[in-house]
Amino acid sequence: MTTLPSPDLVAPILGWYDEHARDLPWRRPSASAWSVLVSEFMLQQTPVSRVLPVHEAWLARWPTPAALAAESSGEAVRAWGRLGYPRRALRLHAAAVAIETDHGGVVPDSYDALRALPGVGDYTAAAVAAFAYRQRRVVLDTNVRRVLGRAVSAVEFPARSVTKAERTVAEALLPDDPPTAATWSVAVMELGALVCTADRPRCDACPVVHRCAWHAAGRPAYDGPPRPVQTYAGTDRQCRGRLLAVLRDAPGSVPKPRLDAVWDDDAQRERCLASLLADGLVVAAGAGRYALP
DNA sequence: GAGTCGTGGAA
DNA sequence: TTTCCAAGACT
Repeated sequence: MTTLPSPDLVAPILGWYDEHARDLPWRRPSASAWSVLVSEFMLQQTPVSRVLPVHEAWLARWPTPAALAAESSGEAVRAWGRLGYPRRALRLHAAAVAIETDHGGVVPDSYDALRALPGVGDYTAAAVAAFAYRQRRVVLDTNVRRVLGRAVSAVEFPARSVTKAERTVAEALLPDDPPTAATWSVAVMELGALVCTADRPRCDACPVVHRCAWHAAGRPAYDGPPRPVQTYAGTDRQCRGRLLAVLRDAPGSVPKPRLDAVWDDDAQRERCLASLLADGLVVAAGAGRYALP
């Protein structure tokens, strides 16, 4: 059963956004669709503050998809720096190639064409259609899901994956006018990022606190299935990160002993190197040397 | 559908 | 210091 959302949420949040929105490069009227697409890739699981400098350097070096497509994927991985999840760099490069090959170098404006690009899932396709092309799309990221979950359904945190009920609520709230819908989508996200945060939400600064079901219910604590805790120290992810950092920071190829030096567990290190090779993040350069692709 | 995939700042 | 997690995508 879906709780009917209150349309009275829309106007106050639009008003709040008009006053409190951050001035981010990819939000400026002069920002290209490519700038928006790059930002969405980088922002997947990565905070805005860390994305800003890398996004600026990326757009300065590769102002168009064609510019990036002309480079090796290894240069994309190198420029990605320490943003994390470097497969995103590989996918962004592949997306640039696809845009150049299949779309005449123009970032496509249709959800379906965007969704078909490497590394572009439902969220990113909807976000680019809305934010770069001002279309009316349901944009469901973790911020929007948290805001709507609280305001409409009185739950502190959303479920692990998007439910049909969430889509129904989001669609019902989405304004009919496409440009207004696009602004609404970014406004809800911004509210989630700045006010309706995961921990210590600033309800006193919320424009819809008096219409929030969660607040009205006394801000009940999360009561769902336990959310998996992500460990890092000693994991393959940390090992892969160490190995890739060596290659990122080297101008060319690197002899294997340089990789061996950064991780003690032989079996784990070999497994991680193999997985990096399988992912295409690392290539064998011959004579026992390795390099970025 | 649950697991996996990086990183570093904040509490 | 340790813990938590930030505009997801893919398998």
